[in-house]
Amino acid sequence: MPRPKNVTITEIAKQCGVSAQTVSRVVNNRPDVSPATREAVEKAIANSGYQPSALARGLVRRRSQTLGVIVAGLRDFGVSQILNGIAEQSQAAGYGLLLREIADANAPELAPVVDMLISHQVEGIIFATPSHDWTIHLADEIPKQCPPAIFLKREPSPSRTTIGIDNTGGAITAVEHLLALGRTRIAHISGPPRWLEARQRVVGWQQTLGKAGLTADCLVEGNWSSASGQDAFRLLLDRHPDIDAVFASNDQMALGVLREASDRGIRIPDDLAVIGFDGMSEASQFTPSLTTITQPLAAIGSAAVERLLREIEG
Amino acid sequence: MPRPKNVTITEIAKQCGVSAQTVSRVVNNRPDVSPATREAVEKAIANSGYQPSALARGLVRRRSQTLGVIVAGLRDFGVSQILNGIAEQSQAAGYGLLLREIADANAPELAPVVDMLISHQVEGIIFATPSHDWTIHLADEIPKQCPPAIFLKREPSPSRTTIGIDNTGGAITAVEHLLALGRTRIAHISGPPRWLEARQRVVGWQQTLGKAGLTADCLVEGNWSSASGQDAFRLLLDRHPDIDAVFASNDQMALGVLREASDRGIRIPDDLAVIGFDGMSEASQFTPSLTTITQPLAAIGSAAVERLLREIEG
DNA sequence: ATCGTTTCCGTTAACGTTCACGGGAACGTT
DNA sequence: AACGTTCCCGTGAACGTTAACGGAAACGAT
Repeated sequence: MPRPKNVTITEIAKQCGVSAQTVSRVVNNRPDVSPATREAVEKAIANSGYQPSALARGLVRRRSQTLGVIVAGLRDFGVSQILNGIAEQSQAAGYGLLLREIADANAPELAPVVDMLISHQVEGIIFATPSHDWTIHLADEIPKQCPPAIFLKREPSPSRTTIGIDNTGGAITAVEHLLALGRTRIAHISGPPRWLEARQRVVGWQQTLGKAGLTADCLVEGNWSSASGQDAFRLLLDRHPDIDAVFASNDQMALGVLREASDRGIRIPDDLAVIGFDGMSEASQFTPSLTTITQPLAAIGSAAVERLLREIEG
Repeated sequence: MPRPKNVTITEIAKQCGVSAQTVSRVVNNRPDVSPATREAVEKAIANSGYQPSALARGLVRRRSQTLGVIVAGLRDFGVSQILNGIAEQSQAAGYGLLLREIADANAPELAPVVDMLISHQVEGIIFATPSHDWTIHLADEIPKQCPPAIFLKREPSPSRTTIGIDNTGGAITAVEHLLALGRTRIAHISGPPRWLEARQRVVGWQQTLGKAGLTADCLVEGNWSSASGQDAFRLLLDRHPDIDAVFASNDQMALGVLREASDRGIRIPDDLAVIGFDGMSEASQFTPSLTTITQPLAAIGSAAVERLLREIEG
């Protein structure tokens, strides 16, 4: 069946014997309408299923009531958590969400994506992308006519607003926890160093060990995956057989550690304490259960929206 | 700094000494432009950062090049996977994505959400919502002027297009796998029965056991969470201490089973075989590793987009 | 020279809203 | 009776783009 031509404000107006302007006033809840006509118009609207066109409205008002979101790696646990917060908050504020996903590794993609969002007149853009080096670099190559933007999980930059989780602080908490358990040979499995998150967590680990008078020399890199965590842990055991604790830069790698430990008969937490990072909801159900540094990811998403809206509206 | 008034097609036109129509022709790659003017216009566009307004274009063309997506429970592993597929496919087809999230339990929310999407002139809607009873019911209460829609993970309905994963088939595969291992007392931990997915998986489990000449009487309900899986497994052990296999309706509940089994010293897979459902990527890293029925969730998302576009364009 | 054809481009009108006006009626005030 | 207010409503223009049409120039063919 062919799409029924949409009901317009003019048709409602004709139907009620008033002008389009009056209907507009009713729709937007403006005062200058008599109760009688208001009711009549409302009734006509209700039983015709009329919906004002956001396109036309946005055109004349020069406001689309829409935010753009660029995400990388939706399959990732953290990103969808953040997106969740973004969605909830923006809806609460009456804003729509225009979503674009980019494969997370190559920079040239970004420009056309931003252009697309601009052409849709989004009033702000949230970059929920990881802090690759290229992202940081690219932030300043963004098209001229760009609306206010917020970068999540990014290195603070003079010209751009950023919001992020406290990676260093989280790492400090993690290591302090292990120290409190009496551990002294605390290894770290980090993420790829081109990720800001990974670097910051390494710093937290180093600092805390240093403050405790310990040397931070048991460091291996992973790539965030469980398998890489397992590999890293093997390497770690080869090099430093005497470690008594592992701080992994995310939960999946910690899971790999648990796995390898179990395969080798290393008892947790008796022989080895393990702590992860992110707060995967399943962590407590692992065998043995995994301690993790929980991050308020959804809260970060909604905070980003709030801040962006302040920038837009204020 | 105040938002710089957007460059419009008319300004580009004036700048080049041509009409707006000609610029429009260049932008849309239409033939009727001489190479000389085309180049001039392109240059003017490039260094002014002009972006055609999708709003205005959508208004006059009556096509927004935008799809609406309604998701429930973004934090859920499966949903974000599907959204991933949707995003990729729609971008490939040159369509934007307008995202709305709804809390997954109460129906009245849905109508205004759909209205909002309609007012943004989306050309189609994808419902990536779980198959609650209310969803099924509500599908037919959708506003009159609704564009083509596709329901993911839903019970087939005469009037609505649906795409879903093969729950029954997956369950059959799972149980057959357990049978092939020589197990005969195969229990099932299901999801809440108001979910279609849960019911269909129960059916697959029952059918396959029936066909094998076994009775399907070891059934306990969970609520998808790991903790509920653990509880369910405890109950199961109380009632049927002799079970030798468990088929859990999702991976998280299976994880709960693994956990409880480990706590009780039940060896897996020697004493008990466990199989999950969904294909959580971490499943293989669990201790012990978890067999699971993997679903091509991203593929389902992109299939939904393809089908929706066929409906829209053809 | 006349007549198509082709190539290129401009004009006008729409798309569905809202904004900035202005204006008439009804009412009270001096 | 004249005047200011308030309440309600309509008119015209604009937002930025494209569809439909028409027309001028240039070219070759008769």
